Amino acid sequence: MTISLKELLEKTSSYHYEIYLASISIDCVIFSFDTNSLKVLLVRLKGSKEWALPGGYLKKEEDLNEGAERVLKERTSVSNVYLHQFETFGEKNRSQHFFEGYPDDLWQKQRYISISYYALTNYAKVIPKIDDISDACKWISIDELPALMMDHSKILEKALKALRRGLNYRPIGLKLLPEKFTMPELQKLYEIILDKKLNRGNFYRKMIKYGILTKLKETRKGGAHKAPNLYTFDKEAYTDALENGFKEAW
Amino acid sequence: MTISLKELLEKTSSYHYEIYLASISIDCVIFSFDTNSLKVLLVRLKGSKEWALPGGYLKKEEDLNEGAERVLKERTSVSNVYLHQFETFGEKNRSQHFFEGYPDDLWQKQRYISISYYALTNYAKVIPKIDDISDACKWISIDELPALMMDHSKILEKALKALRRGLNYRPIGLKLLPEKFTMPELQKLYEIILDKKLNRGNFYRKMIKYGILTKLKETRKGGAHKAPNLYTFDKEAYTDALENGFKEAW
DNA sequence: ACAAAAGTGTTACCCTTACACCCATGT
DNA sequence: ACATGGGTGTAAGGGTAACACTTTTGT
Repeated sequence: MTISLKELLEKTSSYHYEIYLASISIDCVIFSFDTNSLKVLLVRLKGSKEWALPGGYLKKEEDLNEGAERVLKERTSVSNVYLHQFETFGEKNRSQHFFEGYPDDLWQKQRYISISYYALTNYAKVIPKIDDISDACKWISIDELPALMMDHSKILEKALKALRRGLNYRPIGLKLLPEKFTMPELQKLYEIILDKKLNRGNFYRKMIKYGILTKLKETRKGGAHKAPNLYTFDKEAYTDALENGFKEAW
Repeated sequence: MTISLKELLEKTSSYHYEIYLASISIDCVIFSFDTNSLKVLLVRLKGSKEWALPGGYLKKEEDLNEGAERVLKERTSVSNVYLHQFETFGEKNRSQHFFEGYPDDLWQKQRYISISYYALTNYAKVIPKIDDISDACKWISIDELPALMMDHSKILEKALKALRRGLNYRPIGLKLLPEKFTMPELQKLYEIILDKKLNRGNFYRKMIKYGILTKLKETRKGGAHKAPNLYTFDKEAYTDALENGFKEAW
């Protein structure tokens, strides 16, 4: 017989008081890209129907960014992941419904603000990990999102907007695509993030002109049609280009 | 004889424990624009040589945005101000030097994260207010910045970058300029925020084409030369234009 | 044969940049 | 007269959008 969420929370409450800062939680919107769809890593807490963003608390002896990296690593087993803090959410009642019926001195029942990050990960390298308080943890496509607990839907929506706006300033292609990728894959990624179709020929020319791609002498075998060329990012040129953004309005 | 900062903090510590959330502070970078220079409202704590960003703590019974509005109002006496949360700072040692020599159970000596906002205010409408813990509170031009305490210089720098990046997405001109302003004033504001000279004729044409300005039948009297035309923003057109940004890269 | 991939051409249009010119007007 | 403001002209260059054509290649 497995231990319930409520029992588990009550058992660990005093430990939490000891090592974590009160009132501060960290939530991560972990993105990846796989076969033409943008995915988000979601968890489901034991006994709950709703899904949630993977999150955690900030330790008393840890920088904020370290905390975000740790939360991420606990869920994905990968480190050195691109993380960007995009917003902090702090409505006073943002979690009040979820912990109804729990004892008032429970650590998790306090009021929390959520410092939210998005992470850009490589789909193939991440192994979603279930922890003690959840019974599911998996990639879900952003057009098949389930109901999320608390204000997590709002947080996810803001993350998507921040991702879109960051397309010209952050290494989004570099971090979401595998080491080697094809031009149609890159275009698809842009189309999904921007939520619109792009003209193929113009996209091709623009990308080439940015000078951030290195064309490989290999092709992607195994498809049903002509094997597409593979590219990698020229990391130096990419980061240089991002310094000022790919396009500035002024 | 006036009460020292240390005495004041010690006296109010227990009160703070009661009504504020621990670990969370709110700092505001309050901008305004006056006669060709961008200014920031800074305060100096009693007995300190360094200046600081106006800040405060989040009340247990208050939304995060309400807290930011309250902090702002305490310093400027104005409400309905444009506030934008741009980043949360949380290095574990960010305040450790400042409170050396203070008792360990002092409220203010705890570890804090700083949820930071920038505010866009009208210079003429703001009356800087000194409170009990400070002995100065005034507008300082961004090219005459003094040394700031803790990581406040870094916060201010990030605020400036966020301001610059937001120029095409946020009502920056609308909020920083007086109700009526001239074309040269508007251009100067853009030049200061972007930190570069802009061509006058092209700037004029571009602004007119945006369709966000209403030309008034008045001029700014009293100058040494030809009286310039006055304009106001067409608020509806302005907010409509901001919906998608003045210029999108994709 | 078919379908996807790759690369290029074309055209019209718009925007940006940089200068330059004219006029108006307050001191 | 002079300095500032207001408004427009213009030519070069570059980016965008939409479409179309060609060639290559794997099944």
